[in-house]
Amino acid sequence: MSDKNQDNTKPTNFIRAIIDKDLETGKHDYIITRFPPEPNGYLHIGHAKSICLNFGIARDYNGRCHLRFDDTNPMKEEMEYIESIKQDVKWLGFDWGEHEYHASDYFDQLYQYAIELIKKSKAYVEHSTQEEIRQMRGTLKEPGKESPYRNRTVEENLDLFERMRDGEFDEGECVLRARIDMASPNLNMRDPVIYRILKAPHPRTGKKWSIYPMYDFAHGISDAIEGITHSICTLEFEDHRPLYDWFLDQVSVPCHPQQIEFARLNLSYTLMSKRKLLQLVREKIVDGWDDPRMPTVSGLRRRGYTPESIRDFSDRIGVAKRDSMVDLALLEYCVREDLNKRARRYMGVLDPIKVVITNYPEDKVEMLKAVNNPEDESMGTRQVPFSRVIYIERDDFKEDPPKKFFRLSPGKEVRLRYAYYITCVEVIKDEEDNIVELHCTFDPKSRGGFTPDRRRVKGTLHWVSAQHAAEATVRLYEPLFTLADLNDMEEDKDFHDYLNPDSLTVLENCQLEPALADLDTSDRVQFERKGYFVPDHKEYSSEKPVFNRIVTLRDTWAKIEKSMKKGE
RNA sequence: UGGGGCGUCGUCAAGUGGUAAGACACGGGUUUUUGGUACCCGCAUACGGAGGUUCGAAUCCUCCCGCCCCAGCCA
Repeated sequence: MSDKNQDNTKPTNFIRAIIDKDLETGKHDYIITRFPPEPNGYLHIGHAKSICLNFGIARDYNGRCHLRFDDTNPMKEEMEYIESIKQDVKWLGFDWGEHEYHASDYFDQLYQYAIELIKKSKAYVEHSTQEEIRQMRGTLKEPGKESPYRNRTVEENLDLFERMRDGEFDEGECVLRARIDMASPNLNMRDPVIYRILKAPHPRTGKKWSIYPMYDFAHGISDAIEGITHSICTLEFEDHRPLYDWFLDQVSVPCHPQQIEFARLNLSYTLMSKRKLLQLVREKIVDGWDDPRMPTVSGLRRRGYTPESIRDFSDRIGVAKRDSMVDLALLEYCVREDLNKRARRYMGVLDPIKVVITNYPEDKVEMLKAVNNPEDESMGTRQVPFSRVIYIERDDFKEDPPKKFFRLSPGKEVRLRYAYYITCVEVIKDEEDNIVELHCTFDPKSRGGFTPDRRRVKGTLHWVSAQHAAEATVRLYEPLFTLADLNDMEEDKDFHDYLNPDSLTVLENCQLEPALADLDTSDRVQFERKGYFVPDHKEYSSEKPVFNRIVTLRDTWAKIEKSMKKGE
């Protein structure tokens, strides 16, 4: 391996390249990043990408990453969200240590910086209405017009701003604006509002303030106060960078962080806007923020995804500036890879059909040895009960087997995993021609799953002893939407038109290996041949086990079936 | 003919003038008591297009085309 590309494990991207250079040139010798959520919703996998990016950089460069709540809008923000965000970041495996901050911690300083701007004639109190301000802003093509209030004296502005703070004006009556350039081709520079009057109490500062800073003013200054070296945000803030820099140049802050923008995550079949996610919750299309179909961190957690797999996913998708749409299959690949190594194997029949082994003694019960994880011998073995009546999966039997079907069918022999070879001798049906039971015979010499004559048996089925089975509920999940690219909906349609009616399937009569009724809710397991499952942490109990399917196993047979159907 | 970005395989993504990494997906095969896993093979004469500079261009220049973002007292 003389290849320069041999190590793909370390993420490399344009942001790390910038940091490498800043370290080389001595611009910085310690790297500080930050993850700055607004506490107005739950974190989703797009945020996870940003968290992994910012905390990952801090970890790899021996720097640190701050958790800072961007809580400058008390109308939309709530304490509930702050707690969920902290829990999610921790669960993802990151630690901000002592460095938890809130933009609201800086309200006093921000206010002083605003005064500094006013004193430099770089800000003024605007008394025009919201509508008038919009009119004066101009359009994309036409320059804006200067406000009649733009040239108020410093003293007047100072007085007015103080009175804004003291609550003398009503909401909407006036705002503080930066005095930049109404003719700028960048609309963000046309005297942006930096303080507005909001009489709402703030979750953290209570009734202390009746004016609140806007994002553009608060964010950069907060970065500077904390000594952030690289302020990483998403692409839509690219146009704001000149403003970010302008504020930091005008005001006496301790340093001037560099804003760097990257493309946010888009995932196929997945909605990634906080607003629409909120809608799904409010309209009860899903069962809360942590519904296992949600792309929220709490949803993924309840679904059974591991933090390791999400971090791996983040590393694999990379970081760049072009708009992109990542294939859901990659996320699924990441969990499968993680769980394959770690999940214990069990047998669980999701859609049972009864099988009577006619030549097996009525009352006999045997304990058979099963391997817990073929990928990891140290995980040991277990004993599984076997008896005369068992369940197998309904679609593991076909009366008229298609080509290449090597599961059970009349007259055919298959292996029951870790148990015996059985041959189907009779199909029992009800009046409506539904198969209700199969009668099979077993070969006593095949105990454990192989015979002295070493004859080959192609199919191996999972099974559960009927008298020992634990009855359980299993929920199967599919994507919430039927459209891969939800940014590309037809005109006059919205996401409601693309809801997948099969996103949730609840199976009530599943028959599971008894050990499955006695798991810890953090145990993720594999049901052999079916997929990876996790006990639902809200509903699972030994009396009534409830499982969520995390992801299926790769299913080559399903692909063959599909292509055979196409070929017909 | 407002400004800011971006265009490399189906999807991500390296590449920074020296002759197109890697991953997922997909197709084929080997092993297999999970049609799982693992392993092997294949998969861009080609980098949005057209010109140009150069011995040599995905990388530099020119023009063109396409996509995304911005007119909140949201972040």
